[in-house]
Amino acid sequence: MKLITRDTDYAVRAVCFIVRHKERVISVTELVKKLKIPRPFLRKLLQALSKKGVLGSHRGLGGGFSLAKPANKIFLVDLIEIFQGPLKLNECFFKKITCPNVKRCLLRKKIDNIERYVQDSLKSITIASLLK
Amino acid sequence: MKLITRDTDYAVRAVCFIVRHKERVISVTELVKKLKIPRPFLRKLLQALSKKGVLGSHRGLGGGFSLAKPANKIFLVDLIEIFQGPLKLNECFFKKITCPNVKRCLLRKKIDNIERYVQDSLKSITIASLLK
DNA sequence: ACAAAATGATACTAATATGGTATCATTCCT
DNA sequence: AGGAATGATACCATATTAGTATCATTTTGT
Repeated sequence: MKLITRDTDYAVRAVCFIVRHKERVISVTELVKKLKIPRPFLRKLLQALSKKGVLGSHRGLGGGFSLAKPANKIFLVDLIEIFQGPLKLNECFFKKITCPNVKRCLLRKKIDNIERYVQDSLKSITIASLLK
Repeated sequence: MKLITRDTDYAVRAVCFIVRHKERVISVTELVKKLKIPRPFLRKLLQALSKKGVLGSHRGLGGGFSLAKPANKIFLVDLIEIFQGPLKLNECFFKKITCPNVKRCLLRKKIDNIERYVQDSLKSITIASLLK
């Protein structure tokens, strides 16, 4: 049970690199060299980030990616949700049959509390805060 | 990213049922009827629980499973670890190459804090507390 | 003793999620 | 015009999760 998958981890690294050079446009080629991430995979990640408005993209010779918004406006939870879907620690496995057990719902409630905490924590982490 | 997988969820339900009838020995047949969990799958789960000392087993006609320890001594985290392995939210994806980035370690530190909280929370939840 | 009812052990299969590739189209700069 | 870049999309490989199947062993009732 991983909070952060490889996609997200790579994406964080890539975005951080781009933030540290935000005056330039960064090509996949450069990122591959610096981060040692498989090129086609990294491309997929960057495309997703650009589609979701985290990065801007520039085609053609000399093109690449650049920040689309300030680093303190990009939250870790954004990247997690792009690559891993909505943050849900919890999910009732008995949606179909009416869940007859009090205990189950107690479990749910407790997990929900944990989930809330994790969500709040992740929402407070910005890319900027990972760079200091 | 699920905190609790289906195995664990089923196992919690089964153990709860057994706790609520702890004066008797409960057979898989009865549990299947009550919980609507596929029989061979449930059997696998119960065997694991008995191997790990959460349940005791009784073979032969009239046999089944029973509690091996009091419900307030069985922790949710125990069941999670039986079915999902050690609770680790975090894992550095760059163990091989020396991780050169301060940011990565900052990320790690933050995730570690969240992990600690989740672990502590789960350690405090007993099966007994799910029954009240 | 023996048959039925239960678990023990273990190997296998199916479905889904994750991690990664490949390819062709499109755009932009020189 | 042509090369260097991203856009879009479909595909493949591996691992994890969920579930099945089967035979051996033990216990109990008759």
